[in-house]
Amino acid sequence: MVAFAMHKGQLHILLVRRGLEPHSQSWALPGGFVQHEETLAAAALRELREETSVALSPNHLEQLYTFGNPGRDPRGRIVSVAHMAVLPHGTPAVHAGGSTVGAAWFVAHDPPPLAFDHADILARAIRRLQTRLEYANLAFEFLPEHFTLPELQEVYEAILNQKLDKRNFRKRILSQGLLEPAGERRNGVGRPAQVYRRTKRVKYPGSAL
Amino acid sequence: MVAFAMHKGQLHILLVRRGLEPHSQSWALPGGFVQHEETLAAAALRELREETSVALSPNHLEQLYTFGNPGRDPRGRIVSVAHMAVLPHGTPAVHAGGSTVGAAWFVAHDPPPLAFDHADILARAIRRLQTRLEYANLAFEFLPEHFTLPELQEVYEAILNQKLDKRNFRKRILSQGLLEPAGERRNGVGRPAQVYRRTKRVKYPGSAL
DNA sequence: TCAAAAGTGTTAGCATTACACCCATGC
DNA sequence: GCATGGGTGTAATGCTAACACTTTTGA
Repeated sequence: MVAFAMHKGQLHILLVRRGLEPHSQSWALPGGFVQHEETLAAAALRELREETSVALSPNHLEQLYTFGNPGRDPRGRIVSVAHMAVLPHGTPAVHAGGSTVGAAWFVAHDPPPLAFDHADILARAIRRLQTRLEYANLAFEFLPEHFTLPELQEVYEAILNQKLDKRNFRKRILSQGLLEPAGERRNGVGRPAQVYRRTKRVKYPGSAL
Repeated sequence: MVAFAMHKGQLHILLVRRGLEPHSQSWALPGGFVQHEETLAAAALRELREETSVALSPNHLEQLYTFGNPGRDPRGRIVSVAHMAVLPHGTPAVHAGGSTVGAAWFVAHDPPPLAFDHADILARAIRRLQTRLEYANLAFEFLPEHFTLPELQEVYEAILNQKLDKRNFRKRILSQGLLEPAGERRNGVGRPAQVYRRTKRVKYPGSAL
């Protein structure tokens, strides 16, 4: 499971530190084996919760890709059905569970060395997130119910890893007609920002939720 | 495996008739179990060849999606990593092999009732093919080395299941600069068509070939 | 009054769409 | 000479990208 969240303007992912061989003490994506009467998505979510103790429900969950090359795991032929999830805003405290000895948030674009082929999985998840952003409005899933346009733009910039033009961004977002004003907010110094919320929440059809 | 090919201006898929329970005598997508030292894509390709006797190598092969809901197969928990392939032009004769009792081509947009959840798999494959067409130039993979623009347009129309404007289509394709003239062709009555071939074959990065 | 953050319009270039007639051949 | 299929251009519209200054607040 590649679990994404936004924190301080940066895209983060949730990793666990392995306690067992192979790759003991390495960082890895949380995951494990499917049980007999659960869906693949439910298994990914259960393993995420067991190994990292995150209590949050993701705002988005979708299957990413299946990695099954022989030799990707020294224990034998292991086929991993990778999923990706978008967690609500913020990076809450996490702690190890199950067979792991650590759990922590990392900046997605600058991860530590990862066990197995998990770096490939992460790279594919980031690419998918970037393309989904365009036509599935995934950015909203990273924010709380009320947010400002600069906050939304920050999400886009963190995921795409590039700066966007403020005026064009606002024009594009507001022309979609999915937002309605919901007050103002003062963030210390500077002019107060208009607060928005989504008018209707249209679920992306590929979502597993 | 969802194996696509183009024949007489229609998008076709290759199906097998099951000889064993469950769903004996039903039409189904070709497929089977992965062997220990082969990749997932190689397994899909091997099963396609064993069950349908197609000798052709696909021009494109990619992983589609993994179907693993409990209950999708009455024999137990079966997880299927669906793939899709584009075969070269035409629908060569096929015949049953392995445990199947039939193999045949069907029009993709009008399939017979399918075993298991294979109708879902087919629907997803067609959707994927339609979106890939746009940014991966997959249409060329359905045609022989030399082809005419009306033939290429026919591929687009069969996959998208809609008519396209001839002038706009030609403008769009030729402006990509991927084609070079390669003679003319007379097809019986009517003005001869300009024949083209690709200048460079740029593989789509998601391809498993 | 200064620094910080939010907000606001216009223009040029490019891509997309709609649309109707002439051309070359076989019979 | 006529039926068949191949080939061609233009105008309107919408979308994208580039670009700089004003407004509102706290300190």
